[in-house]
Amino acid sequence: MQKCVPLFGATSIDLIISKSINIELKKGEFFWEAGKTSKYVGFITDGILRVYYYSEKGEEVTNYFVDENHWLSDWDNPDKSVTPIANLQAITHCSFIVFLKKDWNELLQAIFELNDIIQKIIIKHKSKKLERRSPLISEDTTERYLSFLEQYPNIVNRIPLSYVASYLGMKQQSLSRVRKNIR
Amino acid sequence: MQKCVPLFGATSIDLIISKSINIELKKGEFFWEAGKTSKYVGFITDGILRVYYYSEKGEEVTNYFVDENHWLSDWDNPDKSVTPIANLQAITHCSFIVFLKKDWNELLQAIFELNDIIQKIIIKHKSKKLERRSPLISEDTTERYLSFLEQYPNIVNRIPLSYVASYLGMKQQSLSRVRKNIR
DNA sequence: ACCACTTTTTCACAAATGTGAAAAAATTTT
DNA sequence: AAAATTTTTTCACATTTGTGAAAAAGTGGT
Repeated sequence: MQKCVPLFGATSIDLIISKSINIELKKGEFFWEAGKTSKYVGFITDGILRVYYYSEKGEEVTNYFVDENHWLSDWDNPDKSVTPIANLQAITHCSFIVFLKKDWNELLQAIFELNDIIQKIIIKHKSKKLERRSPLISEDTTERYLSFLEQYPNIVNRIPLSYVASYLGMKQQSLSRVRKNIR
Repeated sequence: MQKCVPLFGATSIDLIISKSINIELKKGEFFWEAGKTSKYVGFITDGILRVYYYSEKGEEVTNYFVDENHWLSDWDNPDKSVTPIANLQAITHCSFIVFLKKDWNELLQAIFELNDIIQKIIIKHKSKKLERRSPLISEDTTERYLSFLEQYPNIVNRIPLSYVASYLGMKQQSLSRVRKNIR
Protein backbone atom coordinates (compact mmCIF):
# COMPACT_ATOMS: atom_id res chain seq x y z
CA MET A 1 0.00 0.00 0.00
CA GLN A 2 1.21 3.50 -0.83
CA LYS A 3 2.24 6.10 1.72
CA CYS A 4 0.24 9.31 2.17
CA VAL A 5 -1.83 9.99 -0.92
CA PRO A 6 -4.12 13.04 -0.89
CA LEU A 7 -7.68 12.44 0.27
CA PHE A 8 -9.51 13.71 -2.77
CA GLY A 9 -7.13 12.37 -5.38
CA ALA A 10 -8.39 9.62 -7.69
CA THR A 11 -5.88 7.23 -6.13
CA SER A 12 -7.25 7.51 -2.62
CA ILE A 13 -10.86 7.33 -3.73
CA ASP A 14 -9.99 4.10 -5.56
CA LEU A 15 -8.10 2.92 -2.52
CA ILE A 16 -11.07 3.48 -0.25
CA ILE A 17 -13.51 1.86 -2.66
CA SER A 18 -11.24 -1.14 -3.10
CA LYS A 19 -11.43 -1.85 0.62
CA SER A 20 -15.13 -1.23 1.08
CA ILE A 21 -17.49 -4.12 1.65
CA ASN A 22 -21.26 -4.35 1.46
CA ILE A 23 -22.99 -6.17 4.27
CA GLU A 24 -26.60 -6.68 5.34
CA LEU A 25 -28.17 -7.56 8.66
CA LYS A 26 -31.61 -9.06 9.18
CA LYS A 27 -33.94 -7.73 11.84
CA GLY A 28 -32.68 -8.86 15.22
CA GLU A 29 -29.05 -9.44 14.20
CA PHE A 30 -26.18 -7.54 15.81
CA PHE A 31 -23.59 -5.18 14.38
CA TRP A 32 -21.78 -5.62 17.65
CA GLU A 33 -22.53 -7.18 21.01
CA ALA A 34 -21.56 -6.27 24.56
CA GLY A 35 -18.21 -7.81 25.38
CA LYS A 36 -17.35 -8.73 21.81
CA THR A 37 -15.53 -6.43 19.44
CA SER A 38 -16.86 -5.98 15.95
CA LYS A 39 -14.86 -6.87 12.86
CA TYR A 40 -16.07 -3.79 11.03
CA VAL A 41 -16.32 -0.06 11.02
CA GLY A 42 -18.44 1.77 8.46
CA PHE A 43 -21.68 3.44 7.48
CA ILE A 44 -25.26 2.32 7.62
CA THR A 45 -26.91 3.02 4.26
CA ASP A 46 -30.37 1.64 4.94
CA GLY A 47 -32.38 0.61 7.99
CA ILE A 48 -32.51 1.34 11.72
CA LEU A 49 -30.44 0.03 14.58
CA ARG A 50 -30.77 0.51 18.30
CA VAL A 51 -28.08 0.63 20.96
CA TYR A 52 -29.17 -0.95 24.19
CA TYR A 53 -27.72 -2.30 27.39
CA TYR A 54 -28.96 -3.93 30.56
CA SER A 55 -29.55 -1.71 33.59
CA GLU A 56 -28.64 -2.73 37.13
CA LYS A 57 -32.20 -3.97 37.54
CA GLY A 58 -31.68 -6.19 34.53
CA GLU A 59 -33.98 -4.22 32.28
CA GLU A 60 -33.19 -3.58 28.63
CA VAL A 61 -32.63 0.12 28.13
CA THR A 62 -32.54 1.57 24.63
CA ASN A 63 -29.91 4.26 24.58
CA TYR A 64 -30.27 5.60 21.08
CA PHE A 65 -31.26 4.81 17.56
CA VAL A 66 -29.05 4.92 14.51
CA ASP A 67 -30.49 5.42 11.07
CA GLU A 68 -29.28 5.98 7.55
CA ASN A 69 -25.90 7.54 6.74
CA HIS A 70 -24.32 7.29 10.14
CA TRP A 71 -20.85 6.15 11.01
CA LEU A 72 -20.59 3.01 13.14
CA SER A 73 -17.55 1.97 15.09
CA ASP A 74 -17.19 0.23 18.41
CA TRP A 75 -14.02 2.22 18.91
CA ASP A 76 -15.18 5.72 18.21
CA ASN A 77 -13.32 6.94 21.26
CA PRO A 78 -9.59 7.42 21.15
CA ASP A 79 -8.56 4.31 23.05
CA LYS A 80 -9.33 1.57 20.63
CA SER A 81 -8.85 -1.20 23.13
CA VAL A 82 -12.23 -0.97 24.87
CA THR A 83 -14.79 -3.67 24.19
CA PRO A 84 -18.34 -2.37 23.82
CA ILE A 85 -20.62 -2.49 26.86
CA ALA A 86 -23.77 -2.10 24.78
CA ASN A 87 -25.40 -4.00 21.98
CA LEU A 88 -26.02 -2.62 18.51
CA GLN A 89 -28.93 -4.44 17.02
CA ALA A 90 -30.72 -4.12 13.69
CA ILE A 91 -34.41 -3.48 14.35
CA THR A 92 -35.25 -3.39 10.65
CA HIS A 93 -33.40 -4.98 7.78
CA CYS A 94 -30.16 -3.00 7.42
CA SER A 95 -27.52 -2.41 4.74
CA PHE A 96 -24.00 -1.16 5.35
CA ILE A 97 -20.82 -0.09 3.65
CA VAL A 98 -18.04 -1.24 5.93
CA PHE A 99 -14.31 -1.83 6.18
CA LEU A 100 -12.40 -4.50 7.98
CA LYS A 101 -10.69 -2.81 10.92
CA LYS A 102 -7.32 -3.91 9.63
CA ASP A 103 -8.02 -2.33 6.22
CA TRP A 104 -9.43 0.75 7.86
CA ASN A 105 -6.28 1.29 9.91
CA GLU A 106 -4.21 1.01 6.75
CA LEU A 107 -6.42 3.59 5.05
CA LEU A 108 -5.92 5.94 7.98
CA GLN A 109 -2.16 5.55 7.56
CA ALA A 110 -2.19 5.98 3.82
CA ILE A 111 -4.59 8.89 3.56
CA PHE A 112 -3.54 11.47 6.04
CA GLU A 113 -6.62 13.70 6.08
CA LEU A 114 -8.96 10.77 6.59
CA ASN A 115 -8.31 10.63 10.31
CA ASP A 116 -9.20 14.29 10.71
CA ILE A 117 -12.40 13.89 8.71
CA ILE A 118 -13.55 10.87 10.66
CA GLN A 119 -12.77 12.54 13.97
CA LYS A 120 -14.89 15.49 12.89
CA ILE A 121 -17.73 13.14 11.98
CA ILE A 122 -17.46 11.43 15.36
CA ILE A 123 -17.48 14.76 17.22
CA LYS A 124 -20.49 15.85 15.20
CA HIS A 125 -22.41 12.68 15.97
CA LYS A 126 -21.62 12.78 19.65
CA SER A 127 -22.74 16.40 19.82
CA LYS A 128 -25.97 15.41 18.13
CA LYS A 129 -26.57 12.58 20.57
CA LEU A 130 -25.99 14.90 23.52
CA GLU A 131 -28.32 17.44 22.01
CA ARG A 132 -30.99 14.80 21.65
CA ARG A 133 -30.68 13.00 24.95
CA SER A 134 -29.81 15.62 27.53
CA PRO A 135 -33.01 17.68 27.31
CA LEU A 136 -35.15 14.59 27.89
CA ILE A 137 -34.10 14.50 31.52
CA SER A 138 -35.97 17.65 32.44
CA GLU A 139 -39.09 16.93 30.39
CA ASP A 140 -42.32 15.11 31.28
CA THR A 141 -43.57 12.12 29.32
CA THR A 142 -45.53 14.12 26.75
CA GLU A 143 -42.67 16.50 26.03
CA ARG A 144 -40.28 13.58 25.71
CA TYR A 145 -42.42 11.89 23.11
CA LEU A 146 -42.82 15.11 21.13
CA SER A 147 -39.04 15.59 21.26
CA PHE A 148 -38.59 12.09 19.95
CA LEU A 149 -40.90 12.76 17.03
CA GLU A 150 -38.87 15.84 16.14
CA GLN A 151 -35.50 14.21 16.60
CA TYR A 152 -36.30 11.06 14.68
CA PRO A 153 -39.09 12.17 12.33
CA ASN A 154 -38.88 9.15 10.06
CA ILE A 155 -38.70 6.18 12.32
CA VAL A 156 -41.72 6.14 14.65
CA ASN A 157 -43.76 4.00 12.27
CA ARG A 158 -40.95 1.63 11.48
CA ILE A 159 -40.06 0.31 14.92
CA PRO A 160 -41.88 -1.18 17.95
CA LEU A 161 -43.09 1.37 20.48
CA SER A 162 -41.60 -0.63 23.32
CA TYR A 163 -38.15 0.54 22.16
CA VAL A 164 -39.36 4.12 21.97
CA ALA A 165 -40.74 3.96 25.51
CA SER A 166 -37.47 2.55 26.75
CA TYR A 167 -35.50 5.25 24.93
CA LEU A 168 -37.68 7.89 26.55
CA GLY A 169 -37.35 6.41 30.01
CA MET A 170 -41.01 5.55 30.52
CA LYS A 171 -43.20 2.44 30.53
CA GLN A 172 -44.93 1.43 27.35
CA GLN A 173 -48.32 2.02 29.03
CA SER A 174 -47.31 5.58 29.77
CA LEU A 175 -46.28 6.12 26.18
CA SER A 176 -49.62 4.74 25.13
CA ARG A 177 -51.35 7.20 27.45
CA VAL A 178 -49.32 10.07 25.98
CA ARG A 179 -50.18 9.08 22.43
CA LYS A 180 -53.85 8.93 23.34
CA ASN A 181 -53.81 12.42 24.82
CA ILE A 182 -52.12 13.84 21.75
CA ARG A 183 -54.72 12.57 19.27
CA MET B 1 5.51 32.10 13.44
CA GLN B 2 7.23 28.93 12.27
CA LYS B 3 5.66 26.26 10.13
CA CYS B 4 5.05 22.75 11.48
CA VAL B 5 7.28 22.13 14.45
CA PRO B 6 6.93 18.77 16.23
CA LEU B 7 4.50 18.68 19.16
CA PHE B 8 6.87 17.47 21.84
CA GLY B 9 9.89 19.45 20.76
CA ALA B 10 11.16 22.18 23.04
CA THR B 11 10.22 24.75 20.41
CA SER B 12 6.53 23.90 20.36
CA ILE B 13 6.25 23.65 24.12
CA ASP B 14 7.75 27.13 24.33
CA LEU B 15 5.43 28.28 21.58
CA ILE B 16 2.38 27.02 23.43
CA ILE B 17 3.49 28.49 26.73
CA SER B 18 4.23 31.82 25.12
CA LYS B 19 0.62 32.12 24.00
CA SER B 20 -1.01 30.89 27.19
CA ILE B 21 -2.83 33.30 29.46
CA ASN B 22 -4.02 32.96 33.03
CA ILE B 23 -7.50 34.19 33.79
CA GLU B 24 -9.82 34.01 36.77
CA LEU B 25 -13.58 34.25 37.13
CA LYS B 26 -15.49 35.14 40.26
CA LYS B 27 -18.55 33.18 41.32
CA GLY B 28 -21.41 34.11 39.02
CA GLU B 29 -19.31 35.36 36.09
CA PHE B 30 -19.49 33.77 32.66
CA PHE B 31 -16.90 32.02 30.54
CA TRP B 32 -19.35 32.38 27.71
CA GLU B 33 -22.97 33.41 27.34
CA ALA B 34 -25.77 32.26 25.05
CA GLY B 35 -25.62 34.21 21.82
CA LYS B 36 -22.15 35.64 22.42
CA THR B 37 -18.95 33.93 21.35
CA SER B 38 -16.12 33.67 23.82
CA LYS B 39 -12.70 35.20 23.19
CA TYR B 40 -10.93 32.20 24.67
CA VAL B 41 -10.41 28.48 24.51
CA GLY B 42 -8.52 26.63 27.22
CA PHE B 43 -8.47 24.59 30.40
CA ILE B 44 -10.02 25.13 33.78
CA THR B 45 -7.39 24.55 36.44
CA ASP B 46 -9.43 25.30 39.54
CA GLY B 47 -13.13 25.66 40.39
CA ILE B 48 -16.49 24.52 39.06
CA LEU B 49 -18.64 25.81 36.23
CA ARG B 50 -22.11 24.88 35.13
CA VAL B 51 -23.61 24.89 31.66
CA TYR B 52 -27.23 25.92 31.65
CA TYR B 53 -29.91 27.11 29.29
CA TYR B 54 -33.53 28.15 29.47
CA SER B 55 -36.18 25.55 28.69
CA GLU B 56 -39.30 26.30 26.68
CA LYS B 57 -41.12 26.90 29.94
CA GLY B 58 -38.52 29.51 30.80
CA GLU B 59 -36.88 27.46 33.54
CA GLU B 60 -33.14 27.38 34.05
CA VAL B 61 -31.89 23.87 33.30
CA THR B 62 -28.39 22.85 34.33
CA ASN B 63 -27.01 20.64 31.64
CA TYR B 64 -23.70 19.65 33.09
CA PHE B 65 -20.90 20.67 35.39
CA VAL B 66 -17.28 21.24 34.46
CA ASP B 67 -14.55 20.90 37.00
CA GLU B 68 -10.77 20.93 37.12
CA ASN B 69 -8.59 20.00 34.14
CA HIS B 70 -11.22 20.12 31.46
CA TRP B 71 -11.02 21.68 28.05
CA LEU B 72 -13.39 24.56 27.35
CA SER B 73 -14.30 25.83 23.94
CA ASP B 74 -17.51 27.23 22.55
CA TRP B 75 -16.53 25.71 19.22
CA ASP B 76 -15.75 22.18 20.19
CA ASN B 77 -17.73 20.95 17.24
CA PRO B 78 -16.24 21.08 13.75
CA ASP B 79 -18.17 24.08 12.43
CA LYS B 80 -16.62 26.90 14.34
CA SER B 81 -19.21 29.43 13.27
CA VAL B 82 -21.95 28.46 15.73
CA THR B 83 -22.66 30.80 18.63
CA PRO B 84 -23.34 29.01 21.91
CA ILE B 85 -26.97 28.47 22.93
CA ALA B 86 -26.08 27.81 26.57
CA ASN B 87 -24.35 29.75 29.31
CA LEU B 88 -21.15 28.66 30.99
CA GLN B 89 -21.07 30.17 34.43
CA ALA B 90 -18.57 29.94 37.27
CA ILE B 91 -20.35 28.67 40.37
CA THR B 92 -17.23 28.85 42.49
CA HIS B 93 -14.17 31.02 42.01
CA CYS B 94 -12.40 29.62 38.93
CA SER B 95 -8.90 29.74 37.42
CA PHE B 96 -8.06 28.99 33.80
CA ILE B 97 -5.20 28.62 31.38
CA VAL B 98 -6.52 29.91 28.09
CA PHE B 99 -5.54 31.05 24.61
CA LEU B 100 -6.96 33.77 22.46
CA LYS B 101 -8.80 32.06 19.64
CA LYS B 102 -6.58 33.79 17.09
CA ASP B 103 -3.44 32.51 18.84
CA TRP B 104 -4.96 29.09 19.23
CA ASN B 105 -5.66 28.82 15.51
CA GLU B 106 -2.06 29.77 14.79
CA LEU B 107 -0.85 27.07 17.16
CA LEU B 108 -3.02 24.53 15.38
CA GLN B 109 -1.38 25.54 12.11
CA ALA B 110 2.13 25.54 13.47
CA ILE B 111 2.00 22.32 15.47
CA PHE B 112 0.48 19.69 13.31
CA GLU B 113 -0.29 17.01 15.90
CA LEU B 114 -2.02 19.47 18.19
CA ASN B 115 -5.26 19.31 16.23
CA ASP B 116 -5.37 15.54 16.51
CA ILE B 117 -4.71 15.64 20.25
CA ILE B 118 -7.38 18.21 20.90
CA GLN B 119 -9.90 16.34 18.79
CA LYS B 120 -9.20 13.23 20.83
CA ILE B 121 -9.70 15.19 24.03
CA ILE B 122 -13.00 16.54 22.73
CA ILE B 123 -14.20 13.08 21.71
CA LYS B 124 -13.22 11.74 25.10
CA HIS B 125 -15.09 14.46 26.93
CA LYS B 126 -18.20 14.10 24.85
CA SER B 127 -18.18 10.36 25.41
CA LYS B 128 -17.90 11.00 29.12
CA LYS B 129 -20.81 13.42 29.08
CA LEU B 130 -22.96 10.93 27.22
CA GLU B 131 -21.98 8.22 29.64
CA ARG B 132 -22.99 10.43 32.53
CA ARG B 133 -26.22 11.89 31.23
CA SER B 134 -27.88 9.15 29.20
CA PRO B 135 -28.46 6.66 32.02
CA LEU B 136 -30.22 9.31 34.12
CA ILE B 137 -33.23 9.14 31.84
CA SER B 138 -34.22 5.65 32.90
CA GLU B 139 -33.52 6.08 36.60
CA ASP B 140 -35.72 7.24 39.47
CA THR B 141 -34.81 10.21 41.65
CA THR B 142 -32.80 8.22 44.18
CA GLU B 143 -30.77 6.43 41.56
CA ARG B 144 -30.11 9.70 39.79
CA TYR B 145 -28.73 11.30 42.88
CA LEU B 146 -26.50 8.31 43.62
CA SER B 147 -25.24 8.43 40.04
CA PHE B 148 -24.45 12.09 40.48
CA LEU B 149 -22.43 11.38 43.62
CA GLU B 150 -20.42 8.79 41.71
CA GLN B 151 -19.94 10.89 38.62
CA TYR B 152 -18.95 14.07 40.42
CA PRO B 153 -17.57 12.79 43.73
CA ASN B 154 -15.89 16.04 44.70
CA ILE B 155 -18.41 18.73 44.03
CA VAL B 156 -21.61 18.03 45.97
CA ASN B 157 -20.47 20.06 48.97
CA ARG B 158 -19.14 22.93 46.91
CA ILE B 159 -22.24 24.00 44.98
CA PRO B 160 -25.90 24.83 45.72
CA LEU B 161 -28.23 21.84 45.63
CA SER B 162 -30.67 23.72 43.44
CA TYR B 163 -28.23 23.25 40.56
CA VAL B 164 -27.89 19.57 41.34
CA ALA B 165 -31.65 19.11 41.35
CA SER B 166 -31.91 20.88 38.01
CA TYR B 167 -29.10 18.75 36.57
CA LEU B 168 -30.92 15.62 37.71
CA GLY B 169 -34.26 16.73 36.29
CA MET B 170 -36.12 16.94 39.58
CA LYS B 171 -37.39 19.63 41.95
CA GLN B 172 -35.21 20.70 44.84
CA GLN B 173 -37.83 19.39 47.27
CA SER B 174 -37.60 15.96 45.68
CA LEU B 175 -33.84 16.01 45.96
CA SER B 176 -34.24 16.94 49.61
CA ARG B 177 -36.58 13.98 50.08
CA VAL B 178 -34.06 11.68 48.43
CA ARG B 179 -31.22 12.91 50.62
CA LYS B 180 -33.35 12.36 53.71
CA ASN B 181 -34.13 8.76 52.74
CA ILE B 182 -30.47 8.01 52.15
CA ARG B 183 -29.28 9.12 55.58
C1' DA C 1 -60.53 -16.71 6.27
C1' DC C 2 -58.58 -18.68 10.26
C1' DC C 3 -55.30 -19.36 13.80
C1' DA C 4 -51.31 -18.31 16.61
C1' DC C 5 -48.55 -14.79 18.02
C1' DT C 6 -46.99 -10.17 18.96
C1' DT C 7 -47.84 -5.44 19.86
C1' DT C 8 -50.59 -1.81 21.62
C1' DT C 9 -54.17 0.00 24.38
C1' DT C 10 -57.13 0.27 28.35
C1' DC C 11 -58.30 0.04 33.17
C1' DA C 12 -58.25 0.37 38.42
C1' DC C 13 -55.25 1.03 41.85
C1' DA C 14 -50.43 1.91 43.97
C1' DA C 15 -46.38 4.54 44.27
C1' DA C 16 -43.52 8.39 43.12
C1' DT C 17 -42.87 13.15 42.12
C1' DG C 18 -44.60 18.01 41.80
C1' DT C 19 -46.67 22.21 44.16
C1' DG C 20 -46.94 26.04 47.16
C1' DA C 21 -46.21 27.64 51.57
C1' DA C 22 -43.86 27.70 55.84
C1' DA C 23 -40.21 26.38 59.04
C1' DA C 24 -35.50 25.40 59.94
C1' DA C 25 -30.76 25.76 59.00
C1' DA C 26 -26.84 27.85 57.08
C1' DT C 27 -24.43 31.86 55.37
C1' DT C 28 -23.41 36.72 54.89
C1' DT C 29 -23.68 41.41 56.36
C1' DT C 30 -23.90 44.93 59.65
C1' DA D 1 -23.40 38.77 68.28
C1' DA D 2 -27.50 40.12 65.97
C1' DA D 3 -29.95 40.93 61.88
C1' DA D 4 -30.74 40.07 57.19
C1' DT D 5 -30.47 37.05 53.45
C1' DT D 6 -30.08 32.74 51.16
C1' DT D 7 -30.38 27.84 51.07
C1' DT D 8 -32.37 23.62 52.52
C1' DT D 9 -35.87 20.93 54.60
C1' DT D 10 -40.51 19.72 55.85
C1' DC D 11 -45.41 19.20 55.24
C1' DA D 12 -50.21 18.39 53.25
C1' DC D 13 -52.22 17.72 49.17
C1' DA D 14 -52.45 17.48 43.80
C1' DT D 15 -50.83 15.41 39.74
C1' DT D 16 -48.20 12.24 37.16
C1' DT D 17 -46.29 7.88 36.27
C1' DG D 18 -45.80 2.89 37.40
C1' DT D 19 -48.02 -1.85 38.00
C1' DG D 20 -50.22 -5.97 36.72
C1' DA D 21 -53.77 -7.91 34.27
C1' DA D 22 -56.92 -8.09 30.57
C1' DA D 23 -58.83 -6.59 26.21
C1' DA D 24 -58.19 -4.97 21.64
C1' DA D 25 -55.73 -4.40 17.56
C1' DG D 26 -52.32 -5.68 14.41
C1' DT D 27 -49.22 -9.19 11.88
C1' DG D 28 -47.75 -13.24 9.56
C1' DG D 29 -48.31 -17.98 8.12
C1' DT D 30 -51.20 -21.73 6.40
